[in-house]
Amino acid sequence: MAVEAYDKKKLMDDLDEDDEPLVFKRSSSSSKQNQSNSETKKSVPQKHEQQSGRPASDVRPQNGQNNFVQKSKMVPSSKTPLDRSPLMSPKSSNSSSKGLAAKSMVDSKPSTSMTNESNSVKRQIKGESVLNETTPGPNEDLEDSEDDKPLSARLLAGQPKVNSGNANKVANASNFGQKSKIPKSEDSDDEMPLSSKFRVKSNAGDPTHRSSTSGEKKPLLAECRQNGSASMERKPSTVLKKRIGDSVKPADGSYLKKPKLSETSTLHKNKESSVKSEMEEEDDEDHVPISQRMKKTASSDMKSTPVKKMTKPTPVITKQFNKKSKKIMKNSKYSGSSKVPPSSGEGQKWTTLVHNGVIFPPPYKPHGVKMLYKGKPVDLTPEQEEVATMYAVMLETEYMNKPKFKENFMSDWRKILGRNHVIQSLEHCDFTPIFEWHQQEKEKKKQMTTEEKKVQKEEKLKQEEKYMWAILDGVKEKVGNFRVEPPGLFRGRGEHPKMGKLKKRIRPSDITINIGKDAPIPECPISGESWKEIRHDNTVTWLAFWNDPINPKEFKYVFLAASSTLKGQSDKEKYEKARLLKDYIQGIRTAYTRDFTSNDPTKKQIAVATYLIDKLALRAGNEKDDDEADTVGCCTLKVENVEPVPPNILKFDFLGKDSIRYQNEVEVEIAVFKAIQQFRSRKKGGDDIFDKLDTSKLNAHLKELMPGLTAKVFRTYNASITLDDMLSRETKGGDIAQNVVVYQHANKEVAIICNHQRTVSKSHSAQMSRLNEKIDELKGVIEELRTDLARAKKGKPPLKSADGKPKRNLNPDALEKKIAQTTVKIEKMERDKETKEDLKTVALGTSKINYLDPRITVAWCKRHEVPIEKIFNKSLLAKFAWAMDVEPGFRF
DNA sequence: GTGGGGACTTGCTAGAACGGCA
DNA sequence: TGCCGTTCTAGCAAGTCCCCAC
Repeated sequence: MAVEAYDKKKLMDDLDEDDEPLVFKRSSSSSKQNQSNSETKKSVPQKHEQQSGRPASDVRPQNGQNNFVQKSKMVPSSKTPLDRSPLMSPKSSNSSSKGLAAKSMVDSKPSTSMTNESNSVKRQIKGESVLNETTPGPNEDLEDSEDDKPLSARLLAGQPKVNSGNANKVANASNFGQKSKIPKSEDSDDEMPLSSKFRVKSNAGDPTHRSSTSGEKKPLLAECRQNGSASMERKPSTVLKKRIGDSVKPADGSYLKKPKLSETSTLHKNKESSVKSEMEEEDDEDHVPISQRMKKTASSDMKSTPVKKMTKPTPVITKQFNKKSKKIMKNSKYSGSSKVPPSSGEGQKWTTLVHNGVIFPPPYKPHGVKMLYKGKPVDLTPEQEEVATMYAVMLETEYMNKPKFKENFMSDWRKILGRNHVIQSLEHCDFTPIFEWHQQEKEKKKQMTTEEKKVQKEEKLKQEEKYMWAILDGVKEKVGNFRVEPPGLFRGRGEHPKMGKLKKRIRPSDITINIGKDAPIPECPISGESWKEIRHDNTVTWLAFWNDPINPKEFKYVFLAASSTLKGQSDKEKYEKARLLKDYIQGIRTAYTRDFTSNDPTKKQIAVATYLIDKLALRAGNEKDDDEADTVGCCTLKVENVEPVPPNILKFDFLGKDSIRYQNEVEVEIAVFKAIQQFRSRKKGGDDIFDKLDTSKLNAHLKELMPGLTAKVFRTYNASITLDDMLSRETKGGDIAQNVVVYQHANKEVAIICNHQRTVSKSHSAQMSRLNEKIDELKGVIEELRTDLARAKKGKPPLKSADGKPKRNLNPDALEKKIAQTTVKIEKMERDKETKEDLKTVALGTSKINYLDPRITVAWCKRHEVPIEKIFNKSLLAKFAWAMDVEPGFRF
């Protein structure tokens, strides 16, 4: 590929100047500056609480009881709808309650009562209501029972409990507090877009509002700029002109689709002008993110070549990156491209796009192993054998217990076998010979020498290399899934009606390629065949697509990798939108609280649904077809999914995305409780609770409250702000290991909020037993050492070891040292054990990848000198390259 | 206004890759 | 060095939401 000329490697090698460890260090003047910057912000911690809606006092102490409480006490409280989500009062987990590291965190915290008290006072001063909180005491005996609990219940358990009688009062009081910001009469508001009403002038009107920097009332963009993370939005027009492709408009000037506007970009446009002059004045390189500098340097090269070449940038924060991070940055698009948004205009995502298409799985190689039918070997054609093998390899999976899977498989296989084939019933089929053959193949592969494996890997890489990369607007970008899906049996989740169906082999004639107009059309890798269609649509980001063989009306796309500029840009926009919600959230909460009692049934349903989405982080819940798994989200909740238990508890039980069960009991406001009762009345179990509502109506309403707001933004917002709050509150200046525990704890709370579950690994109990054995063994060692120590102090030799062998005669100092070392070892193992147990059903990765603004993590790492690779793995570092130059003072 | 096509993002997991330990 | 446990990541299923035609 021509792009190989692109000198990314050299650039990054140049950056690899120091081998310093891994830490974002605060040092010298710049760090001092950063520190003071963040301190400025920290000096008004309550501002952030107020702003984010999550007062510190709402967070349970770390002596973690949430897992011990049977019922969730989510308290939407009176106060909550207005400025905080009850979910955001994450209580600690059993790990934190028991883990040694976590304990250290706990120990260093101020007493709960003190914290609550002081914050309560603050809130009262601010005219806010105060929650009645009860803190359940620890009950370790109940711990095990938690394992079977849904995540949400775990988190919510032990949430601040509001006296339901007070709830309404407080709600009203809170509403009162908000009245000045929220229009009193609906009629009077009508001419005014809701969004403009709800944009909480928190920055302006609330003196306690946390500003993200010392500049208290700065618009969002200004904040972004200041924290160094708005490079993408900066001077867009100027920067975009620098991109080679931008001057090249499609020859016909027409696009295939009506261009899509980037909402976030639009949102920022107005603000941008207000800070523009400020931005223009800023010329100091010190404030320019490193990638921006790279871009600057690169721009001249770009003029002469379609592939961007980089020269050595001025290292800034990068100095603190360790080699590992640098290596990743090397591979990231940002190291080699500008941070300019890839779309230069309305809906246009790129100007030039070059790639090599997709790679197909190799053709099927028949193995000739015969399966049995009624105990006798059967002859199968290669095509029939291929499908039989797909089934055979799944013999030891759970799918074998699913009649639907078998039925669908047999139905599709029969079409290939033909009507008169000897095989007529799956019941009499014995696939064991093929299964065993497959196991042997796996074993053979395992037994290959390292050298053989290496050769194989290299060969594969050689074959795939050209498909791995695309050149988008002159920048070499990694392609995500350039391999066409191999044929197989559809593994639908939950009780998917199509599980077991045959996913047929995809051929070039199924595939539509999207590529730049002037780029060479990728050669079809299968001779004699050709692509279905070639398009030149620069308003979309896919490189290729084909129809899903299981659901032909749906598509499978080939996109750029998560680390690409395009994905990074859209990721950043997503988080910026969520940050924007911060400014509107109070108004939105006030509005939906008011509408709980609306006479307009649609309005009332929208209010309650929004409340649930905000408070419980529920998904929107689109309508589903009959040929999809029967799962629900907020708008599609059925009567049978929500049981009201007086006086004000709602019991949720439904299958959400991926058929993950959501079970939760929450206390809600009386008005919500009554509304749900009303929505359920005169309906059957399978009827929709929100019968006047669907996701499009809900999102249309949300857009009136804030530009670009949709249901899913609440999840991002609540996840990120929880992380930000917890990190800022719970980091007590411990060592790296302790800080990592703090992060994990915050990450876990977010995962629980979002109900990110995972199945317990098969080896979990074995692992736990092994750990217990090792701990017991070490405890025995300590006992022996203590005996030896006592004897040594009396000048006696040590006793013989358990197996009768004589031991070395050590002096008391050496024995004491050994005891201390063993104790540390035991502590570490205890900690590992507790973390493992605690996280066995919680998936931390999903929220990290999709919901937590990486800038929060990066900034926190910089503030506390935690190596970023302790938190982000290689691929996350690449995916979040755009966030790496954030200022340490950044707050969500 | 509604439905459905289309384009993405989000999510879990199997298996590959890695790394610690004997 | 090889085993075994752990972590990472590719793969692909399953969501959300936009937009356009009717």
